[in-house]
Amino acid sequence: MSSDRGRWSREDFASDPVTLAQRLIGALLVRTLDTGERLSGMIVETEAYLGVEDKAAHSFGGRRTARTEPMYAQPGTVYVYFTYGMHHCMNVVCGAVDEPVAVLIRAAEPVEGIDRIRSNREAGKPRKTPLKSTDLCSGPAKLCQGFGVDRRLSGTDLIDGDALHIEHYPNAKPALGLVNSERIGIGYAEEWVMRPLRWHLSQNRHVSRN
DNA sequence: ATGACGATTTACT
DNA sequence: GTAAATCGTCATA
Repeated sequence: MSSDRGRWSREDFASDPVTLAQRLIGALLVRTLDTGERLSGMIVETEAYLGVEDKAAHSFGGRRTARTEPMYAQPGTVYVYFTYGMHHCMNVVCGAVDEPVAVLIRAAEPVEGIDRIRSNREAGKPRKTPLKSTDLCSGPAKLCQGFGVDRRLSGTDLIDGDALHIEHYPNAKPALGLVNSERIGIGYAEEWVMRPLRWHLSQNRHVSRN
């Protein structure tokens, strides 16, 4: 179809989180605001969360609560959580129904609606110097703030939903390659701390760190 | 009802 | 590099 601009379908999300985390790099994350305004960014950094066995995952041990419920839904579901009393982070649920695995979207390079993304990021914080363009979405909570994503979007669907979806992004720069490393901010996860489940686009300045 | 703790970011020394 | 911000979530009781 021509009208869906290469929008990802259900089966595109049905893979395991390790595969999806790598596949999402270079894809376009699209946020459609209630006003119809379109914001987008090329995903440059992701992390895989492997579910009940993964001590870093919110679904570790099969934990199933109102918060984590979207992780048990069908692939292509959005899971947004609130943390540190002030930040939101966004995940793409994958795998099969009742298998609570997901990919955390950690950073993106803004493509469309950059002015809006910037104003979302600078809202309520009068600053002396404008935010650097590479700081707009260079972290999971920065990305959510810039794209206007919060818990209200948790449980929504990337295939049928209006607010968020993923598109193939033909304009993605020639891939310089993926760097695979340890996940960030999960020091409590014991033997899972060292597992290389983070991927980011090599030589890209919009990643949260190198 | 209560206490401990974040899949982070930012400002400051 | 260090530390504060800030409150929903979850386990314990």
